[in-house]
Amino acid sequence: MGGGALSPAGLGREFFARPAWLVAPELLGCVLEHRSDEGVVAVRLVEVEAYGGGDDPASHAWRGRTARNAAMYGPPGTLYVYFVYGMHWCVNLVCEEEGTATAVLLRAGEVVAGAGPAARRRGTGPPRDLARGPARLAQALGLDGSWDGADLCGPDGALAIRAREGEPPPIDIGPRVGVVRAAETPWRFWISGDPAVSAYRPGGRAPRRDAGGSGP
DNA sequence: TTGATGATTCGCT
DNA sequence: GCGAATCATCAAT
Repeated sequence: MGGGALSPAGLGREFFARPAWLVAPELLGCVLEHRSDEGVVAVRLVEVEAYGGGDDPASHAWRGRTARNAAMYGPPGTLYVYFVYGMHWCVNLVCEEEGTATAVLLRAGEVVAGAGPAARRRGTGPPRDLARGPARLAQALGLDGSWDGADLCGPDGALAIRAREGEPPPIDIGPRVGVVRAAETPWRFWISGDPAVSAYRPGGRAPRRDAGGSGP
């Protein structure tokens, strides 16, 4: 990509028009930026997870299209924002062609600009925890349900994502956090050793019990 | 209409 | 380390 431009190129729709498990690792190191009246907040992505469509038991699209996951079926570059646990918002970026319903969950990032506005929204806490976790990341950026279905590649300039600069970061791969079904599918990607990566937590209330040998 | 669950976070012991 | 907070969504009745 020939680009000597002062500002890094934004990721186009073609970038997202590929399988989520392929897009996810390439999102690491990219910067998501939100401009609002509160100011500009930018987050460098350090942890993401890929989710498939109807054939991924862990995906919201597993049981087909509903009112909630409708945005997941939109064109690549669409935002899918959902409400969970009665109090938290999580942000996804839709991948592949329209109707496929695959997406990448933004799990954690490092606030590289606008730490002031971000901290004001988040409340007290260590700076490195500002966007450490999917709900924290959404809150730090000021994203909620009103952004569900928004177009990241569209004319609205309030939200934009910039390509990674420099060489690819070292990446680790592992199972997704907090999912019960397809718990072993290694579709979680993070930057090796980055302090802003969230802690791994196995699927909620179905810990597999192995015969013998639990604990030290 | 009712009941259970969830791609989480925070606070307390 | 463990449980509460808190409510939209979905499947079953």
